[in-house]
Amino acid sequence: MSVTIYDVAKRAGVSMATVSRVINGSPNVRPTTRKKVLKVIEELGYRPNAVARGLASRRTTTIGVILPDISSVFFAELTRGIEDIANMYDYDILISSSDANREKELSLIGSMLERQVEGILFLGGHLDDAHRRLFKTANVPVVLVATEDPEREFASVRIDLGRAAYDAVDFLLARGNERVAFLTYPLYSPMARARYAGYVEALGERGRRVEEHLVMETHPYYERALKAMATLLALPAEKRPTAIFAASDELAIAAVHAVQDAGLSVPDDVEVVGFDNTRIAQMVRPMLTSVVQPMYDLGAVAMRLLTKFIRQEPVESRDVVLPHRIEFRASTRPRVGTP
Amino acid sequence: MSVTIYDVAKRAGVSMATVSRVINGSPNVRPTTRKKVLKVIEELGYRPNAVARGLASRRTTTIGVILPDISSVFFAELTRGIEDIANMYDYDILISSSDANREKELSLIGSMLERQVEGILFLGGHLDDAHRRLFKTANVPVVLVATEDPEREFASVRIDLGRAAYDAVDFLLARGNERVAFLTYPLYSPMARARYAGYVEALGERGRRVEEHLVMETHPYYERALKAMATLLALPAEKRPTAIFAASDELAIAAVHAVQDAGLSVPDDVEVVGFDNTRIAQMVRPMLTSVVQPMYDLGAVAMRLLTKFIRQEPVESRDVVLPHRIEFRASTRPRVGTP
DNA sequence: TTGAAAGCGCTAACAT
DNA sequence: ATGTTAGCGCTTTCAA
Repeated sequence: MSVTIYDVAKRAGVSMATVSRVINGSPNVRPTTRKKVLKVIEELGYRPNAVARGLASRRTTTIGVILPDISSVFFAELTRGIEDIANMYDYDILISSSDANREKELSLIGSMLERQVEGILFLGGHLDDAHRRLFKTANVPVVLVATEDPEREFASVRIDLGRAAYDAVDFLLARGNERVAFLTYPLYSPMARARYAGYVEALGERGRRVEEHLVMETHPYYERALKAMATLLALPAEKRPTAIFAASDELAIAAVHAVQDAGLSVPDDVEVVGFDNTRIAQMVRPMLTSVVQPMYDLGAVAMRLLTKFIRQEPVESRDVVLPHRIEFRASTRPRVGTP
Repeated sequence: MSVTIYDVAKRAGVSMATVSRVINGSPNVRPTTRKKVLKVIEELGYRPNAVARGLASRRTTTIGVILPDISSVFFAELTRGIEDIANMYDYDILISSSDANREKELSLIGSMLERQVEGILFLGGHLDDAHRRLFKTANVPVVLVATEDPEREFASVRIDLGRAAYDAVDFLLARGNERVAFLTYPLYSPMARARYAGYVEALGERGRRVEEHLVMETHPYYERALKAMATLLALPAEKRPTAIFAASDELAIAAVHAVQDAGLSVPDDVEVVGFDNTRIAQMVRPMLTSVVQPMYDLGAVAMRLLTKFIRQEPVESRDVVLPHRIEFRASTRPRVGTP
């Protein structure tokens, strides 16, 4: 079998407790003793068993991350923020994709709790009562990240999606756009609905009504969106949108290309605004104006908040709303008074 | 404290061993007993402690994944392949980004071994003797994924990068391109060097020499690549490349845009071939011809291979080379004899 | 089919 | 500064 703390103790002529102290950097060890123990550890190639330590100490230094899909640029970037902070605080992260599937989410939460994670980060989903119940019986802290929870029951880090969408649409309306379309992935997603709410509000604020045919609900991927847009652009000029607010950058890029394919110009004939400001926003021509969602920061701040809960440090706010803004690029016409 | 197997046993009037059997689905339990135990488990909201189980059984059902950067599309997609298969076999995954930093890699490997992972997947790095030593003393299986290990000492799943690059460059040469440039991220990366080797070989095979100025070593990101390309395209027409082979899709997109910015046409003046065939390859105009690296499959196959090692199942090959191919799109001119 | 008991490798009082 | 000794919550022989 492999080398244990006991083997080290015996060989070094000290007790297990002393070896444990050395491993854990306790100051209560005479330097000569420490040196001796360290030497034996080296010789034997001893490696502490974190599982045994976790059982004895009830601290696993592990946190669980549940997200819809690790292969999505948005969540991958967010995860990187989580990771970097987790690293700073010496936590490892257990990651699982849920495909935004409720049953899978619930089973993942259960599995993470069995693994004695010290905290859970739940990303981008939709909470129902089962989630809430599980989280409440968890007796480890939970932080929602980029997740819409109308109840505001759990600690959460997010941007104000509705407000962000409002700002984008209002910007488009303010500059005289007659018909602003909303290109979105399915509205059963709470994240899509939050954006939609902002869209509706912005229109209402200016005395406009939502025109059914301008709300294009499609799939989250480029190909499908491209086709959906083609239909929309085939309309006669007086019904065709003059601007498009897309729920993601990928959708926005599809919009740009669809407009171009229709022989029209972005931004002269149709303006386009994306969402998230992912790397790809700069990789299209014209480059995309996009609502910035600070993905890395969302992850980093959430993880930091979680460490505070774990260490029982005081927390200013349990509902952290990060600022959003619009990054203006060439898919919208230059703003007045802005070079 | 939380409820343990002992509490369940007492309440159900059976021994801990019986409860353990029920939890683990052992067939040697009378149905009535099982039912009784299950009922108590339900009542008490008992949740098995996976850490204790791991210590007692020496099986953690956890595997460690070390990769350069989870926020990279390439590795995120690959990770999804790993996850799905891990899931099928009931493993959870511990993920850590190394930033391709040697020290970080080594410390991560150590940390994963301390955590008693049952196997390690090492992605996209470069192995030196320290890695090898660690892996050899690990006594858990290790599989390299999309990693260049000239020694071929460890089990590995990859594509033949050199050959893939060769194929791409040869394709460009075969259709009469006078000057094929290689646009790459830094050549200290083994993955870049492997592609470079293929580039050199393809040129050599056709009696061409590598022209220094056509090898553009830049950073892996769009912005930097765009600038690098601008320099290259500012050359007089007779020195300017007629085709560009890029080490990634992101670089290829930068190449496309740089060509267009220079007032030239892709593919009429300059053909462009990308690498990896990520989602974004289809999100540029013209759409990118790209060397397909089956990211998801690399991950899935590697994870499957790892389970075989863990379960000591027979393995056909320890060095799995997945097929590559070129996806032809509009950034290269139509091929002769192809509609 | 069930139970008793000995660990798994470590930490954490408590003593000394 | 160091040692002794119980556990941590489970699995796993071995017996019955």
